[in-house]
Amino acid sequence: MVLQEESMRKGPWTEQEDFQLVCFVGLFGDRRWDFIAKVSGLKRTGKSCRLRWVNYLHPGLKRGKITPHEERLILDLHSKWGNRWSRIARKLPGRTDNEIKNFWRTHMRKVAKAAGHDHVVVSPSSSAQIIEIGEELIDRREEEDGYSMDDIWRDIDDQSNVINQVCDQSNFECGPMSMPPWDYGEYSPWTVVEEENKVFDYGEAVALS
DNA sequence: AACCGCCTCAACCGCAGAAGC
DNA sequence: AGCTTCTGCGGTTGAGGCGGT
Repeated sequence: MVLQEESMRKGPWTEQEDFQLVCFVGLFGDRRWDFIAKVSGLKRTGKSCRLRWVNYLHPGLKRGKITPHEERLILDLHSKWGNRWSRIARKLPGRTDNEIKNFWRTHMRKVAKAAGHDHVVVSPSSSAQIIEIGEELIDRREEEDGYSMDDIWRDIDDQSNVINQVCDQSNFECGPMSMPPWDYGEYSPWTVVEEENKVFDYGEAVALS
């Protein structure tokens, strides 16, 4: 709908919007983004909601700088797979494709500068593309095995549980799988989700779809 | 203190493939 | 089978922060 498109909000998300999105993802899961966009009352597209969730609000996300170990992994995987950021991201639990993409751009700019090739266009190397063809078999196997985003997030959650336990024991102030950076005190979106689950009329919301 | 350039990162866009009807 | 809608991916952009001069 053109009229709907025109009334859609763009630009940075507010805390209120984040809060709403987290609540509704808690209720309906992180799948039906157009539906969530509609029932939540957010003037955002489903696409925008998904992006916000995946890149910023998902509790399994790791925040902070890319570690040297992650950096090595990214360089290694990029040499194998080229610019397949989502695939690379799967090998780095808690990191998003966007984050890795951004890191790579920064990294390549630094490298180009150091080599005195400011004009170099950042693109997958040809060797990476050749290797990529060989990797297609592995690709297909992974696809046949049905390694979905759910599985990926499950992996992340599993790892985050282990890491958080270690962090708790080490008395770290903030675990690697921290919540989004804003502070709601005791009444976080996640506690609201729990509350909402008790009282929300699911049938009513479904009827809206 | 003001300006400038660089860096980072959140968010948008277009496209392709999947799913649903 | 073909059309429409939804989802996910990769590329790109722009705002804001930060350090240097």
